[in-house]
Amino acid sequence: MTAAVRCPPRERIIDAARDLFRKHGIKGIGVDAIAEAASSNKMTLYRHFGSKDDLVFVCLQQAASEADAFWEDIKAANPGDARAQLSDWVRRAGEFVTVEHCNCELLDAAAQLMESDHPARQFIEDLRNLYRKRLVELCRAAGAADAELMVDALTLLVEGARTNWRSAGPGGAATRFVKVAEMIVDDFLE
Amino acid sequence: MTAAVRCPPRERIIDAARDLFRKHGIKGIGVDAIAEAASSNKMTLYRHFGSKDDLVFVCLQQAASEADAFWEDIKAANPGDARAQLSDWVRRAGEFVTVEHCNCELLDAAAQLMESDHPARQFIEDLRNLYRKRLVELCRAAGAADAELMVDALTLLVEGARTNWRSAGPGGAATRFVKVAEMIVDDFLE
DNA sequence: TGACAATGTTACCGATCCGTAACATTTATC
DNA sequence: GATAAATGTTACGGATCGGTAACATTGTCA
Repeated sequence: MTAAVRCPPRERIIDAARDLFRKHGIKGIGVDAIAEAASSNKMTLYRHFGSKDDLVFVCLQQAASEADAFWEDIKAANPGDARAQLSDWVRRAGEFVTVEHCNCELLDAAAQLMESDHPARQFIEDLRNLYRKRLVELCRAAGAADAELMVDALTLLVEGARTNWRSAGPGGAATRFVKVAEMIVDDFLE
Repeated sequence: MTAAVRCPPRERIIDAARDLFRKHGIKGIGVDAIAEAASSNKMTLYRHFGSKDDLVFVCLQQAASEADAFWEDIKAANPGDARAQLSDWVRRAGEFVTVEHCNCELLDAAAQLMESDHPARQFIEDLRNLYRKRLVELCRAAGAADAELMVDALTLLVEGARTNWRSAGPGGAATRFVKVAEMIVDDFLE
């Protein structure tokens, strides 16, 4: 389903795992279901990934590298224009946040397994800091007086939109994230 | 621990359940642990509440009635002054959101069991609409031109703060929720 | 074709968890 | 103190889940 059947099982398993983690949560899906969705089986899953936690970690690493590409896209699409990059970030974040098949695994994973001592904790923590640093620099480059507080606002909005979308769906406040975020951006830049 | 040992087991169980649901999530704690924390046992738990889902439902009902009291407090503390009530709402929401022993069970529960067909789904949905309606009216009374969008912003901020606090802790953006929210309020009211 | 690696299949273990049965104990009420 | 209700204790059933063992099958390369 998720991946073409004719690629190595390792990739099929990762794709299926990411899809199912997004849909049901990390603790909400079992390794059997992942293996089956990947048109594979539990044994080959455990031969490639020593444990479910390791599989989660690999999935997050892949999501992180895609997030890097996401960031590079924004810079490439609006070269030298920090303000335009910021607007583009808001627009793309809004797309990701309100789409079922979205790329917010990092946010979700953070909320799901931060309370336990998961091997991916430090990885997520580092990513969180990296993303914040990037966004602060972008806001500063766009002329924000208080870039730190601006990033606080954007962070809360995007995390809230993600949560709200999951629980309230298309009728909730998450669908107005872009509108709200653009307003906040304008407010901070003038 | 949670409640005085000398009150009926039903209350002790509810208190313990709410405490443990907050700390570990609804799916993250078992009925045995709840019964033990209540200085009771699983049998009396199941004699008072037919199932774990029913217990969850009762806990949410109790949290909802406390939320009503929270709302009444705000109105009583700032009689007739919608603007002051709004500031008070922001301040108190900030307290709730960034405290370990907080009253955001409704938000958390919504995020945790909205993806399944839980008996409390409709209850939470109705509460969500009620709280939104109240907040919209308050924003309108305070003079907001676009009260709906203002409530969208506040909703995303408070849900984001709740999520961020759980995953990022005291060092995260959630600790600046009040600052951000006050700024948004000012921005919408002028 | 032969040999070896990768993958698939089945079955199982141990732990956890929701829920119940049967029986013992305490508490309250008359 | 007797009676009945509420509560506590132990054990168990059924289901799910992470993880492993043993063996069969397929694919690859010489």
